[in-house]
Amino acid sequence: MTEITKLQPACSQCNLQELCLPIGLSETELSLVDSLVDERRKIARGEAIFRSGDRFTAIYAVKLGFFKTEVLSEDGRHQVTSFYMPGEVLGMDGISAETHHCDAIALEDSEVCLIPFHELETISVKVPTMQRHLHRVMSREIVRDQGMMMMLGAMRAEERVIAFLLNLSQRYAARGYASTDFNLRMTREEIGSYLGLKLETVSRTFSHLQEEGVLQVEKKRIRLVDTVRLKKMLSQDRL
Amino acid sequence: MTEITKLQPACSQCNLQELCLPIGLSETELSLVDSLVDERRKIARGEAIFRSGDRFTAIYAVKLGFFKTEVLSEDGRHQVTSFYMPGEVLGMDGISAETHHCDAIALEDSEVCLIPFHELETISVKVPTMQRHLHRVMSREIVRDQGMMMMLGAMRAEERVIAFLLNLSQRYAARGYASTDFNLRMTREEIGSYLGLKLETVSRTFSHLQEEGVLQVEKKRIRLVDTVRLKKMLSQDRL
DNA sequence: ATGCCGAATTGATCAAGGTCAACAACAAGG
DNA sequence: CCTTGTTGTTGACCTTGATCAATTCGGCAT
Repeated sequence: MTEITKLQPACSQCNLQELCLPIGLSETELSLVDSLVDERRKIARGEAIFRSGDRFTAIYAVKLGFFKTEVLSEDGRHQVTSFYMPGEVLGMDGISAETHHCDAIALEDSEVCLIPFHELETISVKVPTMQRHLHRVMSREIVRDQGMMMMLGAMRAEERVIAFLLNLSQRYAARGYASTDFNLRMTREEIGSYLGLKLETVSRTFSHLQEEGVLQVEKKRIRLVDTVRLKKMLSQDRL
Repeated sequence: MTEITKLQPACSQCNLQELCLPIGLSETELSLVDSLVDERRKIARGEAIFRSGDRFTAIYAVKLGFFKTEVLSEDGRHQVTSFYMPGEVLGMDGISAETHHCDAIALEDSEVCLIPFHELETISVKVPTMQRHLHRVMSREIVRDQGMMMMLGAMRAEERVIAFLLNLSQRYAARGYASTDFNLRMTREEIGSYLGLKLETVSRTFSHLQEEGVLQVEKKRIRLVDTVRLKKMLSQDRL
């Protein structure tokens, strides 16, 4: 199911460029990057880019589609740790031990650009802008995880759901997609796992927010009706 | 309160070397590192190395003492996101936006080595081993955070407390300290914040584990009596 | 069509952990 | 010495979200 495509017009042509790459690369630097990212891979819905324990060789930029990452502990427990949309980079968990620590699974038919990591490190040496960019991307992941810990540790169910939706919305906005009207790519169960809640709680919270008139839910279709009030509900709630 | 010490015998002499630095550096490489890390800073208990919003200039290796990092959201909520002991590196949250996103506070009188980040990036270009090491350290932080999310999202109170204690124990062991008999540097409230629990719950759980006979608690003094059973309680609990 | 399966919704009940409160131990400072 | 503040322990009670269960809806294969 995993088809490999070479000879794509690479990064220099890609409309996600400003998300994946540092701004202000020279022509020569861009062509270096083009030679680095020479492979694109299609991942069918439900398939994994990599699984926990797989040898780490590359990081992946989402070109198209949607992914979740999931960690599993010794005793069958598992938890969704992130969702990734186009322009986002995943797989950096593998660097530390040359082995991935989570599964990365496509939530719909997707495409990723494969960035061989050791080559990336090599290029980083020649192109300092690239190195700094890499560090920023990794650091951003750390900051995001901290926010996530904050959410899991300090927020109640309703707040978590709101924070989740607002975060999605903001990321869609950043990509130029509709930010108040979108389709969820994941199930209630996956949302619940991500938020540390049960799927029933997620469902109930959606219903409740709809009754409140701040949200419209119809299956996977979400419409944020009153983002201002949603934001208020986030910050006021647990005063 | 924050006293600065120059002219210390630097990394090449430090007994934490193998925790902070990549193994197998040549003499010349080591001397490069020595020139990089030229400042040590004493931080008194309760003082911050940096605070949220501070401009990011360096990362810090704990030389001695104990730290917590804490994120605070717009609405006065705050949460402990990590504890750091000697040989561990903190501050990498600041890289992404050149600004720190959390407070780093000493839990006891401590000392850190200051590693100017841009200089570190410069040296990384010349010493690939150093670059790879940096990437690993950052990635390790990402993996650790994922584990934390797992804990916050999927474990019950007792499991979280056990996981916390076993993790401390294992880190002490790695440093050659007593791993089954140690003093907690943080309050019950800080533990609770870290684990997404209230301090009363932490206290009750300690008491309960003591009744079970797997643990001895006397104020801050912890003695792990039966680590084997503790590990079992972790994995079996929520079967 | 029909039947089946996965996803979602909703209700009833229950338990884990939060909240509130009283109190003990201990350190710091007058 | 007593006072005051911080930290920790324990109890009684309550709330949030989990659990269990019934039902619906839509897609897909036969």
